[in-house]
Amino acid sequence: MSRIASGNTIAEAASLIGDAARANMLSALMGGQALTAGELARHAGVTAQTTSGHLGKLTEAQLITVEKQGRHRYYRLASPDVAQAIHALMAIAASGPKRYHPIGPKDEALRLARTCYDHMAGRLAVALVDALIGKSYVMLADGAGLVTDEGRRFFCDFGIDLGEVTRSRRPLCRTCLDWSERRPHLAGRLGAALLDRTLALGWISRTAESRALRIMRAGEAGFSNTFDLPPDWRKIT
Amino acid sequence: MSRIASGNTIAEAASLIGDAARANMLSALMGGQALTAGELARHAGVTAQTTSGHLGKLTEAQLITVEKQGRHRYYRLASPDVAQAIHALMAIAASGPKRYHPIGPKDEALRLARTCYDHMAGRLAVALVDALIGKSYVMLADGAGLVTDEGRRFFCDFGIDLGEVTRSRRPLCRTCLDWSERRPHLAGRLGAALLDRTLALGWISRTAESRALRIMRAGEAGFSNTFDLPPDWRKIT
DNA sequence: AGAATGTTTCGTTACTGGCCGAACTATTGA
DNA sequence: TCAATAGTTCGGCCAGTAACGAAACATTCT
Repeated sequence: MSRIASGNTIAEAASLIGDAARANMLSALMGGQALTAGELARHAGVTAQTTSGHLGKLTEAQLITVEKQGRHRYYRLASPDVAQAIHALMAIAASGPKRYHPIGPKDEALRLARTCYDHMAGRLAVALVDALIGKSYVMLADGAGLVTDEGRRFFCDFGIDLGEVTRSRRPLCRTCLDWSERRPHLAGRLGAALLDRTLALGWISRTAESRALRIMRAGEAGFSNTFDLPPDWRKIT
Repeated sequence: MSRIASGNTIAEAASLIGDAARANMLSALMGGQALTAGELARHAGVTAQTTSGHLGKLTEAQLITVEKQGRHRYYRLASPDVAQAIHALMAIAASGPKRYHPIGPKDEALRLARTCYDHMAGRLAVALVDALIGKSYVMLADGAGLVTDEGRRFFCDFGIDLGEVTRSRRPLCRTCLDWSERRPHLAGRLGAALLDRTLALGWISRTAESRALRIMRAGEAGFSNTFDLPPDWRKIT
């Protein structure tokens, strides 16, 4: 009865995500990087033909966008909204009925540090936000985040200018529930800037075929010193 | 490859929502009230048998919960996480490729004021949050919300005690993007409390078969006076 | 030019999953 | 006890769609 813009059309969006192959592709794109059709095919575990069809549908529905470059086609998530939706689905999938699910070594790397669309997630991200709160650089008043004046200065020193972004539509500091740690970590513009900056500093680096982040030697020291992480931050909480 | 807890299982969750009938049921449950199987069947526009099957699946996946009461079964969303996910899907569905979509009179009522899981949405909700920001009772610093000390006192006078909820897991003040207004409105505990309180005051009342809220005579005056709404708040922005 | 790689289109097949009719169980009320 | 209402289970029908092979198109490299 009360159909309006919701009812029917959310089903279309959801069923688009609700296919194993497409879900795998979208999950891969949650890494934040643009991927080619071939890479996505490998991620999804289906042939190139099948992938092409899927990507066509996702593009038409504006869940992803394409960019032609030579003989490659680079796909990426169309908007933070899409990332948000996939994220929310991850959350309810993780909290659903528990099922046998072995943890492999690759999983372990993902749990330690990975990208989540455009910011960090995993134990590193959770440890960072804890440290930032401890130093009163950010406040997570019941889940909503704000940067303090002290924090602004700190981030400025660290090479992240927050001054210009005050009046942006995009949340400066959002929280994002970590599906592996079940705790919030930093998202929003600040989260994205933090990822960019630490990548630029060479503290972390992206890995080839996975969303996992590698923590470099410079990062080991950098994170610990700059953010005062506790020595046992790698421990599972 | 990098399957972990995500890839596969988000597809299950999404495909569960990705059916027109089930999506309609879930949308109906976004009203926040528990509904019987029969009511949900009418919302979805399918027979009782079909509905039963759908509800079974949704329950098993823990997207909704059941409560037996006499010969009725009351269904409700299992958690705020689920509401969040559906909400996110509504957002991307609304921002997708535009399509012919007539606006009926019932839609108009929904756009004016409705429930969104456990808080208000629509033009009323947007007008309220604007007013609260104008009076410096809440701050929506780039999308993340905080209640000021002044605001705490105001809400306390209004009959909403925010003192006790300081250290709760649930965000006190979250924003939730309004799909009809395309602007944020109040969610979280504050949003929920505001809905409860104004319902208790008789300013608004739920309607029978829809998520629309009726604004009562007492509410007309109450909202305008207490929150200083502009006289033209019903106007489309 | 010819070969190799990346991607799409077409046509076919096979399967999943939604839907309903009919029959069955449970609760309430006369 | 019988009738009415709410909900579930079973079985069969049907449509939508994901999958792949084959072949075409596009781009780059040699």
